[in-house]
Amino acid sequence: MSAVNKTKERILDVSAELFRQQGLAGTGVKQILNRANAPFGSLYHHFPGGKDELAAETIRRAGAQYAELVAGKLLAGPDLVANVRAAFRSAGQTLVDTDYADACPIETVALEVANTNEPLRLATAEVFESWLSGLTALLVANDVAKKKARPLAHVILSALEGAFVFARASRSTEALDACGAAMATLVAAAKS
Amino acid sequence: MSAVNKTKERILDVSAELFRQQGLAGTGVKQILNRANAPFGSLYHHFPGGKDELAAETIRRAGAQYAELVAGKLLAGPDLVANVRAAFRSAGQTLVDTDYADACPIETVALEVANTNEPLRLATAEVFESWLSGLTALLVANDVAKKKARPLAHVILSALEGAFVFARASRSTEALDACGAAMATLVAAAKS
DNA sequence: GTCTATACTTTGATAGAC
DNA sequence: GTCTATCAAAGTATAGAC
Repeated sequence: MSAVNKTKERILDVSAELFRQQGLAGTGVKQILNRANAPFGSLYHHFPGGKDELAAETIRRAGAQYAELVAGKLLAGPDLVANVRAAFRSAGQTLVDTDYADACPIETVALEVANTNEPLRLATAEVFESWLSGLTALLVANDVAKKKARPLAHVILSALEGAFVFARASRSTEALDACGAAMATLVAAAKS
Repeated sequence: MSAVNKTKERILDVSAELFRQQGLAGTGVKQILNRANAPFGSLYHHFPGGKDELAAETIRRAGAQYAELVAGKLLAGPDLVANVRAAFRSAGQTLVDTDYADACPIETVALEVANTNEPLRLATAEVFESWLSGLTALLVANDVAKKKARPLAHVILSALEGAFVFARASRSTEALDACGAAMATLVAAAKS
């Protein structure tokens, strides 16, 4: 039971890593199990639904982990405006450190499945919605008017996701730097 | 020769459509040729380099076409601020009309190849850079200070690409609406 | 229950008939 | 030159040995 769960977690961790870098269609289950040092049959033992079930669980798990990671940066200091800027800078630093591989863990998959796999599309939508409501609440707690908070959360997260695309394609943090500064400005304006 | 080019263009058009909806790894060459009503061998006649060469040409072609499309919206009226808002609204309308399929033609592929296929990564980077320099020039021509123009172009395009991710995943234009309003505000502020 | 071997399908690519 | 038949490899999934 304990060994079982460790194997399952290892499979999920490797899945998240490969999906983020290569996408869903570009990653084979054999490749996942190989790198996780798990025998091939164990996939269907832990995930009777096969690749789709593994993908759904990976999306939800990676989404929750990333929410914690980003929320940690946004709560790091007392000044939310500075924290927003720092979160974008930290995301850029992570990209540089990982050869521009570790951006959003579900972005590639989300685009792949949006019109091809409805259950997985729903999984990505749920993750994004959880991020949105979390950031909206944080903005409200920092004196942003309730009516303005959710649109602003949408803009901040969209800028982050979009900057990831430019950053990974151009191997540069220029987009993340520009967005970090602009989002800090928008948050500051929304607080007054 | 004329028939040859028509076949080639049909293949490229179908490729662009399928890559945008399913990504690169999720689209088979047989599926492309099938839908383009082209015999299988013709792929390797027109694209000796196989799928990769087809993908590179598709990226550059679709990127140029999309630049024209968006530039058309941004130049539609005399007021750039209004045009920016209209461009985001138009993108949302296109998504609704196409069942949330037609967003950015190269975004999914760009994320897929960023760490897996260096020639294709470069192709996406070149397209993005062309969009950036085009929008930067447009901002400068509309009284945005030269130093501020390129970062602002980065923010606008990042917001658009990021909003596409949220829109397609959640099947809602909420992110595009929020980003359109915010970007219009940023452009207005940069002009003063 | 863990794992190996295999079945079946689809992939990208090529050879050669016409 | 156009197109068909086929290849080797990789894809997911399953059956069954232990």
